[in-house]
Amino acid sequence: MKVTRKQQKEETRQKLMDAATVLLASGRSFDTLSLREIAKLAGIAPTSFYRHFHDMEGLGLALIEEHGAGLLTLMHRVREQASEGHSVIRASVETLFEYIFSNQGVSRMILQESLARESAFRKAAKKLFVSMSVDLADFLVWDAQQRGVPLGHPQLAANSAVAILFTAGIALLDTPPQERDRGIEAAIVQLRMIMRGAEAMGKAS
Amino acid sequence: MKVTRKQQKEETRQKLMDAATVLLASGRSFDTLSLREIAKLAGIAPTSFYRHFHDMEGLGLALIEEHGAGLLTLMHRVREQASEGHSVIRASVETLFEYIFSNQGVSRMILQESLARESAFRKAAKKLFVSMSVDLADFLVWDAQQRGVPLGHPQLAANSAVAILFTAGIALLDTPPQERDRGIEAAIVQLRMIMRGAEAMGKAS
DNA sequence: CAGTTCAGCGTACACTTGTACGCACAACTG
DNA sequence: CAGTTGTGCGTACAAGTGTACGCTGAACTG
Repeated sequence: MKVTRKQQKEETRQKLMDAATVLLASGRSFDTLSLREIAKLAGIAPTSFYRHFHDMEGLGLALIEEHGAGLLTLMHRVREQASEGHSVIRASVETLFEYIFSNQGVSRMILQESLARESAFRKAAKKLFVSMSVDLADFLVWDAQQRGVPLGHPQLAANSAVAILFTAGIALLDTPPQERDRGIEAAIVQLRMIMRGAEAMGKAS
Repeated sequence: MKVTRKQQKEETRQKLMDAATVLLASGRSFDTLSLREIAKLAGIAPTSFYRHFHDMEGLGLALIEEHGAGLLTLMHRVREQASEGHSVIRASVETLFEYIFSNQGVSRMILQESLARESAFRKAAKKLFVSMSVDLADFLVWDAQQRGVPLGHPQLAANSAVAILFTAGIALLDTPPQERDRGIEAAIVQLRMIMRGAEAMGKAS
């Protein structure tokens, strides 16, 4: 059982990302994290950081990419499973919120960073939200056709939905878990409201 | 024309807040700002900072309070003026966006901070958004009664509206001004959609 | 007017920060 | 097997951080 260099490197790279994740989850914002702090928590020397990322920005981008891809496919799968049966909205909300709850740090970071000023960072975060919105809009159109109900401004509806889902989800992070159900139900109602509105605007034109 | 101590103090306090505002407007996030940096930009010695604020957190809270109060009354006034005549939605969006555009730094900071982890900071920012939502919900109920159209879940509708307005507004900050109109129109449609949905939910149940 | 208050300053200190540089030694290559 | 590659380490440094302390001088008070 040889330990290759590639494996070893990938491992410590992961250690660095994990360290960052832990610190983020403890409530810190990304740009209060220091290279040294992360290196220390990961158990490597500060200067070794550079063997894996050119920058702290590099680390951040890696985090966003890692979670972004997962999130997109996760939501995609939920829609597939739920469309044959129960409420897609409920399933989507519950799944996304569960993801946010168990990935507090990174989720908060992505949302916060998407609101920051022009930077490679904000670009990546924003791109993720755009992808989610576009995916959702595609689904909404398809679903509406399926049911023969015309939708007005599906892309804008999707934008609203994504914005609400994330702000609501993050906001719920610091209400105690046993009280979160109320927030989930609220978000569901909010999404239903948007869908109703979109349908109404589809009829009227 | 005597220069009183109170005046003098208030003046340099304002200089500190202005300095922070400038740095925020230049795209920095609040917690990358340092006490020393702000003091330097304000033209005072670092240690003099403590004569005005106990903390950087103190400065941040002062900023939020200052702008929070203004924002609430601003939105209130817009509704009063617009309700006798043109579209309240359009007027609200245009006014709020204008405010955000000319107060980029602080607006971004407030929204970002409202998503942060438990702190005096997040509390203040969140309180502002709650106030705005409650005010808006009150208005929506009143307006709906006026028009004899029942509204479903007015508070949730207001929450959605506020969330969308701010995320959309901040997102527009780094699109060039001449292309912002498209974003404004989009936000208006999004709000109308929510209202239509709320009305639909008012009839149904 | 004499005495007090207090905003602002300069110095000083103990940290923390990013990162340049060169060495060691295990994993690779041919 | 020799030679190369490259991860990780320790040391070092300049720059920046928050803040304790004591002074000055102008605005206040009585």
